[in-house]
Amino acid sequence: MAERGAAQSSASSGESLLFLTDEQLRRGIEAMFFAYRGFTADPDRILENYAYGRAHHRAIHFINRSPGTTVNNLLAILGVTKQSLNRVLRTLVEDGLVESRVGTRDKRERHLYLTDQGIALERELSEAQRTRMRAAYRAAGPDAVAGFRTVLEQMMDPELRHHYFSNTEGGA
Amino acid sequence: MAERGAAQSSASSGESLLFLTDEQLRRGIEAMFFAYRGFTADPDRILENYAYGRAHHRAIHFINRSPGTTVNNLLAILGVTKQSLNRVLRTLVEDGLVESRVGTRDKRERHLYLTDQGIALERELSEAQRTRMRAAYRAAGPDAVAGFRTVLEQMMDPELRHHYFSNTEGGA
DNA sequence: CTTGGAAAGTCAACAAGGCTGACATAAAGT
DNA sequence: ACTTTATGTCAGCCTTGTTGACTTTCCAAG
Repeated sequence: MAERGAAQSSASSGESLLFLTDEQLRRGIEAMFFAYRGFTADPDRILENYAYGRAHHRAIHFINRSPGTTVNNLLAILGVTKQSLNRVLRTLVEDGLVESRVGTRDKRERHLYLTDQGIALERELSEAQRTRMRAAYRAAGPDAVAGFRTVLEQMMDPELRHHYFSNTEGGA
Repeated sequence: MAERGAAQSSASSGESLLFLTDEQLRRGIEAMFFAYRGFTADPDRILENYAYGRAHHRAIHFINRSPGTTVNNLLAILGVTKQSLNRVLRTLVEDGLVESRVGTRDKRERHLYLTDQGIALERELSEAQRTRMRAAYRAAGPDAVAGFRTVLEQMMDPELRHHYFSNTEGGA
């Protein structure tokens, strides 16, 4: 499936065996833009009620996914500066949604956990997001979903892909 | 709430009839997050050289896509306030990348066009983005690409979907 | 034990790009 | 004539990103 031709610009070659025309690619690009907006719309609406933003959502999501993760881990996943993350984390700790425990093995590290309140907000946010995703998956069908995931994973930076999608494929 | 138990958390049944487990959905959600970051990474790097941001990129993209579009059209597509868009548009006009022509039929409207310089930057940006998209498409294969597009379109807000993807399916 | 350096936190300043509100102008519609 | 629409602009605010400088804590190597 790799030898899909050279995908040259626009209509230079009439080969319609190609599906990688600039027009097709442009549609994919716009689809990403609009879909991402839809994807974040529901959580954004909820977050307004709590005076939080997307940055808080991301922190909550990944702490929920990996309870006990360290600040440095989170930094690597989120790809922001520690100052930026710290600002978000501080408010979440102050508000009692996240607990920061000093490490036992290495006391410099802080291990992050959601409190019951944090878990509640995570549920609310992810449930909204899953609902939309579920609807899209249902409407598109299983084959489309597989393709969706495949392309998305190929679109990420390779390092990240290996890190997060190499050993998680066992399930299902 | 709404114990999504219906979705049989994790891999309870080997039957792949079900593909809507919370775990599957979570993976899709994270894939969207990471893929979007990859998707914007290349243009972002280029934009730094010009002291522009994503907002400029979006304006340039949609003006290129629909030359002569009005400010109001752009506002509707981008989903931002006119003040926000105006700030971006002003710098692009000042810098000679976008031309704003008073409408002939309705002189209140401004019709937007990319200048040669604007076209050049658009090419640079979209070429970078297409390159990544093309690579992902090639690695994933045609069937995956179809599924990718289908799911993304389902994930957008319905109104937008109808507006932008109903009559553009003719090609290919 | 001392010291180097990593991990974490903090303060300050700044920028992009969202937002609201208020207001101005020209042109179109009624 | 009056209202509405399209656009532009000023001012101010917020979130979330950035850099730089600095401190505290603490593991580990000398």
